[in-house]
Amino acid sequence: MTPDSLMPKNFNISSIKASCSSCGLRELCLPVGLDEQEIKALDHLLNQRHRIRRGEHLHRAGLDFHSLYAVRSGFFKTYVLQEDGREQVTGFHMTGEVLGLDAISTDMHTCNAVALEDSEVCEIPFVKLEEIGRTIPSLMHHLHKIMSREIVHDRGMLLLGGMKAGERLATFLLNLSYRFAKRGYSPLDFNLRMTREEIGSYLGLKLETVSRALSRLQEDGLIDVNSKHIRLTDIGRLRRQTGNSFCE
Amino acid sequence: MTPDSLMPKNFNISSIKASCSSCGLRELCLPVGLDEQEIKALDHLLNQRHRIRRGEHLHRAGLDFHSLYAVRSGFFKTYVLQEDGREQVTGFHMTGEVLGLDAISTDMHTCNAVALEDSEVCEIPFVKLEEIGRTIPSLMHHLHKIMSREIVHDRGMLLLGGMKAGERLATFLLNLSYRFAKRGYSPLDFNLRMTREEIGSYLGLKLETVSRALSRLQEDGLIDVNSKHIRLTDIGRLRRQTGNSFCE
DNA sequence: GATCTATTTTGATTTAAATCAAAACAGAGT
DNA sequence: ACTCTGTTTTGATTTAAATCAAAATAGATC
Repeated sequence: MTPDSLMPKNFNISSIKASCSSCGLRELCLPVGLDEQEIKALDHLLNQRHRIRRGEHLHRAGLDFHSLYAVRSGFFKTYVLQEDGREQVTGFHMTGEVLGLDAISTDMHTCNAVALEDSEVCEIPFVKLEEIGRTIPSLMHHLHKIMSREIVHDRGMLLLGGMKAGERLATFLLNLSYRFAKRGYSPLDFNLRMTREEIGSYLGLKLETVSRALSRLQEDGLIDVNSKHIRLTDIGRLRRQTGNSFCE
Repeated sequence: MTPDSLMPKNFNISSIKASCSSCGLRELCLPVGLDEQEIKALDHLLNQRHRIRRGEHLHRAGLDFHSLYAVRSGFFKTYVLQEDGREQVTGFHMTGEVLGLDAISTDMHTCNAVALEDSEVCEIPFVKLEEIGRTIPSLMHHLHKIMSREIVHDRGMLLLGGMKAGERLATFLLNLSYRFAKRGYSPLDFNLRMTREEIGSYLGLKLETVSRALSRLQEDGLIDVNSKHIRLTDIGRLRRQTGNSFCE
């Protein structure tokens, strides 16, 4: 794994196209040259859409696995409940990303997914996906890339282990920034959908530490914090702040 | 994700078969009912074996990706080098496990893999695997399970974020124990192939902290440490020690 | 707009782990 | 068996983050 597992070291903001703008199909099929019939098969595969209101769950740990979900719009959090009742956040997921990949291994969802804002997803029955993938190799290959990317990202989280709170936060913000940019949103100016506590859980910090680290980054002039609204005012120094940058 | 992402909460040692005993083919194909011809195609796919001596690299970050590697015997460490030259360990891999899944996303290896003891791997050209997978759906599905399992495992590492040093070590040892058991080795008595520093890197701790945590677990009668040799003398309390158990 | 609740910030203190340092030990090679 | 080197253990000290506590702020609801 290169150190850019969480973010390419020097992604060029302006060069990032809003490639997989809003649709699960796009995310799954963009790089593919398809004929009429294949497009039809895919349309059939991807025609189940669902609205998930803020606070509602998309799936819960322990439930049978049938479908992947491509986020068409909105924002999700995945988490597990530990024995002691504490909630451990395992990821944040935005437009164009795919949820449910972890469930393939056991045919059971291993985490809970809840919408942090009103969202729309595209349900992709996995059995059908594998079927169609047999006749459209590039689709199958693309699924493999998506799964692999997930592995790279999750593994990149290990790098946080060696970082201090401020570095973790910087890394987290840069990763969000990168992902917003990929989707055509501003990479320098965005709203956090999650609480400090959720960020802390994800990064292995307490919420007070998250708050302090953000305040510190602001003091140092790297970012501008207004509760949930974040502006990256010096992205260069923010990168250097991470020590070892890395993103998606 | 359930809390057992790193280890099933109550795996029954005696009931674990040495299922995928030693071969990449087994790991990739066990649950599959195959006919003559399919077996042949697979044999062809899996006939490239390599010996990797202790200290030698299987692949390095940045190199072009062509093949997955199934570990037939031995023990590997994967790691990335950070800008400051520090080494971040990203995983340990033993017989029956598959290396290189992270490289699919970019067609480039994202980490280095080095043998921690003399090892043997089975090279699996990925293009061929996808080809053959098209005609053997269960093989393709099994690949998906393997990748998904990797995601679950990597994500389970996030749970370490909320743990103290002793809990992390206990979790780590139980995960190793579980994986040894699956392969038919003793789950209560094994040798660590890696140094304290490598364990620390993986768990987000310094080597001194690892050493102290092990000593502490020994004092408390949960394990028996003799440099690299570990005996789990009270696996029940070791599990409770993790607070929230979880494994593979 | 006023009230209530959840979230966030900040401060004081404690605690766990990192750091610094040195001794003990193990394994490889001679 | 002896030496050399890398690894591990243990101790003393410092530092970063957790914890405890309270005030400030933001959002939601009436």
